[in-house]
Amino acid sequence: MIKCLLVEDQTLVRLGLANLLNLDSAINIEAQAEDGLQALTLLAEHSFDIALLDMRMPNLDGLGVLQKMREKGDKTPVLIITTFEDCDVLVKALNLGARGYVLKNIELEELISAIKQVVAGERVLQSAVTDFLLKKELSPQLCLTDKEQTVLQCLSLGMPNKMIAKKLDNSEGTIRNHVSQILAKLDVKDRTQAVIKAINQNLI
Amino acid sequence: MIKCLLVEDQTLVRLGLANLLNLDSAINIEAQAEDGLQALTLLAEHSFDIALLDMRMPNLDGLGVLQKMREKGDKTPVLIITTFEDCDVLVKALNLGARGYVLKNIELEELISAIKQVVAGERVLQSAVTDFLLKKELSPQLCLTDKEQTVLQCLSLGMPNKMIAKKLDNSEGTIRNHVSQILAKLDVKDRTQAVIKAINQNLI
DNA sequence: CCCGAGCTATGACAGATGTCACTGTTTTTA
DNA sequence: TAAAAACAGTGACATCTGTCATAGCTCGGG
Repeated sequence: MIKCLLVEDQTLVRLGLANLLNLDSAINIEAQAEDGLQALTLLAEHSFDIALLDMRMPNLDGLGVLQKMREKGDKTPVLIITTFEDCDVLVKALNLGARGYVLKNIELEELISAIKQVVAGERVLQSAVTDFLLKKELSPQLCLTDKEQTVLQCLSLGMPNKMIAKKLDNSEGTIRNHVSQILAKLDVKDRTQAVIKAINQNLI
Repeated sequence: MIKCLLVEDQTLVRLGLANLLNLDSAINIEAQAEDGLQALTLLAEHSFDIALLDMRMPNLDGLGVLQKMREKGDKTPVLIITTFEDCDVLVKALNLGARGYVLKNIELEELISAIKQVVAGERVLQSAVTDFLLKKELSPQLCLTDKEQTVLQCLSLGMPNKMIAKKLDNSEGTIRNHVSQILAKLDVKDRTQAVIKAINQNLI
């Protein structure tokens, strides 16, 4: 019997998923959390064979939970279950030791088999995900640097160059250069398009 | 026994929700659709006491389904179940005759009671939703005109003024005026912020 | 019939934005 | 260690953006 922790903020989805998974005789959802903090508490108090983690949550998101788990030396295998085809988040999650990453539109049987594979020590990545990794591998120069990430985040909050410069304690010219670089890497023509792309691809 | 049609694109969520709702002795999910087109087909072939509609879907979204239903004179009561606190979409859905609008983070018991209320002919709006309606009512001058809507859509595609002007067959100056007007109504300082707001509040 | 609202347009203006070229410093890495 | 990135900065430049004042047109409601 596989002991699972299910972490998902939307009550309906969480309860529904728990029900579905419990129908499988090999799987048992032993605990549920509706945000990252609850998840950490449960992980500290009990031991699970696997943790099913949603990415977007209030208080502490999936990445945050992974981070804290690693800091504490918690080795519970983690399977990320998320809505969006992501990019950076995927890479970050894998770097933080996530053992699998699947999208919510996965079929039930696939999810169950993914859970069993992760518990068996395998890595599970959907093809949509590996495709992305390949693309990324083939064009590493398109990756944003840390600073560019930061600036992009500011852009996504609608900040003008001047304000970004003040916030990051740089000259406006420097910010302009960073923005220019971001536009080139994202292959767009202006900040608005950059923000749209960032939001769509969840680069932020 | 309440005959339900459940429309939701994410397999996991759909199956999970169907399971949960079927646990209630008064509710029976008789059919499921994973996009708007399937939903329309099922609605045409069978009769249901209520349709539970997700908003964001491939092919044809919730609003599209509502629209088509109204065109066909289909009077099946509709309860919208969506992830995001919305704005325009909410108003549009209600205008298209949706009988209820609830967020996905609702508790299961509340959802079940909402379903029963809608079937009983009542209207169901969560307080978050009614709050918004009130706010909207108090500031009607903030509504975008049709043209402004169109321009905002173009903005959300990342188009510069010149391109919008060409596409809508206007002078660039006219577009600038419209944009200016949009910024004032949305209470933001530039097009980027406008797009961010539009995406977040789903004004597009 | 007239008023207001929506749409169109123009010109002028200030400021924001993005590009380029060039110069450094620091940190990473091969 | 030496080369390569990342980071910070400047100045100049063309263009885009947003604001304002002003004005003409059309259409529907009072």
